[in-house]
Amino acid sequence: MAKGSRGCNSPSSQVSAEILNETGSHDHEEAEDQMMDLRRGPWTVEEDLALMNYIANHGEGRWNSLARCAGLKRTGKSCRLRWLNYLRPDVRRGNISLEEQLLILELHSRWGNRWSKIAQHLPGRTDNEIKNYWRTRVQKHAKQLKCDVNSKQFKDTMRYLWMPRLVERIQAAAATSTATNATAANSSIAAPATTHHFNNNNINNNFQSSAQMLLQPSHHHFGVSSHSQLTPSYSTPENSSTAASSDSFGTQVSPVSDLTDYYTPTTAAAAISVNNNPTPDNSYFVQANHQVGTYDNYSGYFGNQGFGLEHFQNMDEQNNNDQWGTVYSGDISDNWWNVEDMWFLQQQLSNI
DNA sequence: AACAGCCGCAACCGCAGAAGG
DNA sequence: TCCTTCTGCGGTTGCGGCTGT
Repeated sequence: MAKGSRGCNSPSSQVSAEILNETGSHDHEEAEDQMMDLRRGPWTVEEDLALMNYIANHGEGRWNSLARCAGLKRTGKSCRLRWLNYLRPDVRRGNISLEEQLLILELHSRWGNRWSKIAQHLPGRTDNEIKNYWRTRVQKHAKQLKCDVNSKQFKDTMRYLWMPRLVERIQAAAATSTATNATAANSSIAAPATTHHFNNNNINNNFQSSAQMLLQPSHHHFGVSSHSQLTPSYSTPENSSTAASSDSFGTQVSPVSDLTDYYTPTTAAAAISVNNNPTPDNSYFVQANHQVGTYDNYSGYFGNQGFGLEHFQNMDEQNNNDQWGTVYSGDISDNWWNVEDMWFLQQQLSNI
């Protein structure tokens, strides 16, 4: 094994600590590792409890000394990672929602593999989780398309095919939830207002209208039909004024395209620029109309849209089949990715 | 039922920058 | 200013579960 020596750490065998032994280099940390029989591999429940208890009493930070004082035979780095990626109370687990997928795609198109930076905009998600998501889902599909994940072609595919469809699905899910809510509201049994985020129909309508705007070809050059079939109005470099004004797909990075320009409490608007050019003509704005709060929590970022935590959980349940998994499965019967898409993609690639 | 291959994710690594003495 | 230590980041690995044969 070129890196590390984690292998053979099955849960049953992990009780016996692996003893680190010689390596080529001998810095202080490694020398210390050799003196102490530091454990590696999966964490046990006992270790987790010890770490949580210690942090609860003493706080986090100073990870090396923390590891020692907590009686953990782990490196400080290992403790930090375990805490940040797994044990922290606000870590969100489970499926990546549609909104999160959309955000990941958008932010990655801006910042590249800046996982930590991207994670800052997905509350509760860790950089590790996002990185894994990207590598296992997105990169896999790039591989299927036989293009590099960082290639312009692939980025364009995301921008012009996947992201519009994500928005469309978000829309559809929101509409479904709204209908469900309306039904519940009309029933004689009143649901507690706090249990649902779609009580505010105006807010929901606001989101829907924003999403509709996104999907209008005249504004955004998508022209995706309600069933995600490509339509003649679908933007191509030939008929897209945006594209014509820049490169073939309009992928230039605007000097003011940094999302932080939008994701601030003061601007109170979450904007996702389709073309990295946040002008009204070629961007879509998910208008948050925040009264208070920031994108730093779901209530602030999506909550006023009707995308609070409960909604995310609902979304997860509604989409247990994992939209991306479907996409990557290559099942062309799925309306995310069909023959017409492939045709469109081929047309685009041939035009580059 | 058994096996092989694939996939997702937790955990590791090296490196770089920050902080502190 | 230099050195050491700590922290955080992005890349990589391999275990365990799942799926197909």
